[in-house]
Amino acid sequence: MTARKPKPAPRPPSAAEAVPRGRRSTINDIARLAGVSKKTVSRVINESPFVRAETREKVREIIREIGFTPDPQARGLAFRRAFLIGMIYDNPSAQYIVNMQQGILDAMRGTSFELVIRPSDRASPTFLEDILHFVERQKLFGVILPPSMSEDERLIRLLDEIDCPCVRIASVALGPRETMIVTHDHTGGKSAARYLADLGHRKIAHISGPATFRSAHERRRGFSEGLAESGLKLERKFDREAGYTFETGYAAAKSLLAAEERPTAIFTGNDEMALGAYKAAREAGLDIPKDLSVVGFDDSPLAERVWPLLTTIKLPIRDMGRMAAEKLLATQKQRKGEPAASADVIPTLVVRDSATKPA
Amino acid sequence: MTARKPKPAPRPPSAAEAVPRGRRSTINDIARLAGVSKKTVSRVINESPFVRAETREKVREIIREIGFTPDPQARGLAFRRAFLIGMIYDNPSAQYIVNMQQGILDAMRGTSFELVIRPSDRASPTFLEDILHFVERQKLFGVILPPSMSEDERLIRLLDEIDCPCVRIASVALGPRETMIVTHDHTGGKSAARYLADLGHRKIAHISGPATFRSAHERRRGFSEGLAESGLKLERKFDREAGYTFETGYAAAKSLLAAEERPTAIFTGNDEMALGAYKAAREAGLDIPKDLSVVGFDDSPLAERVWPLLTTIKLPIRDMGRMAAEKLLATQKQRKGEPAASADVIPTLVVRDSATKPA
DNA sequence: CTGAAAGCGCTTACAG
DNA sequence: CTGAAAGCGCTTACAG
Repeated sequence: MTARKPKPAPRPPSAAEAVPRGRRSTINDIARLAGVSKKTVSRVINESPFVRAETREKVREIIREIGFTPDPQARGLAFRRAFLIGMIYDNPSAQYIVNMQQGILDAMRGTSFELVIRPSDRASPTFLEDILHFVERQKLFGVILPPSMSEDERLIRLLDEIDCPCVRIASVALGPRETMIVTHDHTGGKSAARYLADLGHRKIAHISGPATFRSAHERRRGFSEGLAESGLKLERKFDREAGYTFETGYAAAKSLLAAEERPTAIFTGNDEMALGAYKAAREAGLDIPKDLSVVGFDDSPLAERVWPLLTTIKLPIRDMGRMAAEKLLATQKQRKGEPAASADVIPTLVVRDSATKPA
Repeated sequence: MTARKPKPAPRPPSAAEAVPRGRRSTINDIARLAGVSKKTVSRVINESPFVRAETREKVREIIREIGFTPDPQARGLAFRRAFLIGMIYDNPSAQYIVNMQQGILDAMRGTSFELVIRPSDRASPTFLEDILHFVERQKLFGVILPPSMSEDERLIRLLDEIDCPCVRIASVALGPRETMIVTHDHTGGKSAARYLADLGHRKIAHISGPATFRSAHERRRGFSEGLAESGLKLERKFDREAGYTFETGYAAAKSLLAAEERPTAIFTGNDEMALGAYKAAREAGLDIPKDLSVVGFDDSPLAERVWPLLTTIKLPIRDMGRMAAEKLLATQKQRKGEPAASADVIPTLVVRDSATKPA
């Protein structure tokens, strides 16, 4: 038996050294070091008010010194709820998704929560079943639903039944304020109408998103109202429904530009479709903005990559993600009468080069 | 006391009914129903060979009937490892990120793993520390690293030290085959060179990505080699380094086009920079492709949105994500001599409208 | 305000 | 091939 190497000369002992190396420290280590029970440590971690201030401070001190963080898995098992937040989405725009993920993560920074993502297809026959399994198996703390997931009432009902908190992001208030981020797309549509009307356009067309998206309806409604304010009307022949995609936007614009009476301006329900309109205009030999003004919606990065730079309506997507996550996290510690976090966001016009006075 | 409602007429009893409703069934329910110990159920779940075939079948039958899935949290706690896979990234392209996430999720479908995402900044002073906390606290099963995370040797070393499996996606083999998806960007660069040389171009420029990205180097190297095959050379005056962004691509192209001797074609290290070249060409009054041919790299969705449609080199990003996740999952059950999954991906030329014969 | 016991739903040694 | 005991790292009742 070789004798153990003698320990190096003793340095002043610190709590950090009292924990075996190579093993993550646990609540038991903290309890031992602080001379309290693990239950008390647990109380400190969970911010229970039933701990003497002095005790709490001592425990906190040790926790800080050791750099202890409770194991989310063990905590979750005992809580019967995981420290995971799900994002369930079907939005086709990659930039939208990534920005929103960023925003959600902004809000989660410093917490012990993590983000689990779940692209899903509402049209799948096993859609609800899949979500059910996902949420139940992972015991998600809650979920965030951007459009059009946020508009699926079957989904909302399901989540409600299994008691899974959710925050919905949608163009109008579809539920109670504590569970909604409202983006007021209607206002954005109105801005677009005002802008084009003020430039002097009279023959103004609209290419809207699919009827299955609430936002498509809201943008169109706001646009109509905005025109009305200027004594204009969204005429039937200038009113097209498309699918929020480049191809459908192109097709709709093409048919608009091929008609006897051509619009001098088009407002599209999103930027993708605006680029479709670019293509149709080019093919028709029309110059943007000289012969045709175009205004989009979203302010996707595309808007600054194309020529001419696209004038569009911007939604602060990252902020929306952050706000949604904040709301979700707030549901756990809804302190006495603390007012619910802000729930509203307003789209704003970003003027670039794709719209001007009519010829 | 009101009497309980009499039970409806008894139906043939099934295992499903033997489990209390409103509570998720556990391994104990299965054990009881199958008349075995929970340990045996656990063996079946974990595909241990030490279970009699008959016993295994019986247990499986019950599991199927009940629709039981083990609690990943409890399993993780006992395993000392979570059923979570992390994706750590800093790639600025949203489409790249979303596609790769999709691919990873493709591979995870049907498993009990979930994907946790982590955008990170390699330049942050707390970068390594943050990752360390993230991986250790969540006890991640493993991580997937796209470029340029995959190229960070400090990160690789750290993950190795804490025993966290990782799969790296990179343009060249930076580590053992079981831990790599190799994208051979070099080959893509070569294709671009061949294509432009075959069209008859002789004055061909390159705008590369930043030196901090291995892919930038590889694409440039392949391009150089491809030119050499046609007896051409990447001349110094036609060789520019930029930053993989629209703005830096624009600036580089502008300087190329302002020079005394102008190139007739430009190969850019990615699509973003190609669009920068579009802008520079437009400003210089040059028509693409008549006066200037442009070839990009990535085949981002932008490539089909702009005009003219961008000829570019495509990487199957979603497949790469899927392959990486498959590799990571394979590390757990690397059966006897089972050959490691394929690790290679080849970029391919997608011909559209932005390149043609020189004038 | 504080703690000892039991439990969350699994798996890892250890026996047999 | 199978099982009873102990444990993963926390929290929830329940006492005091």
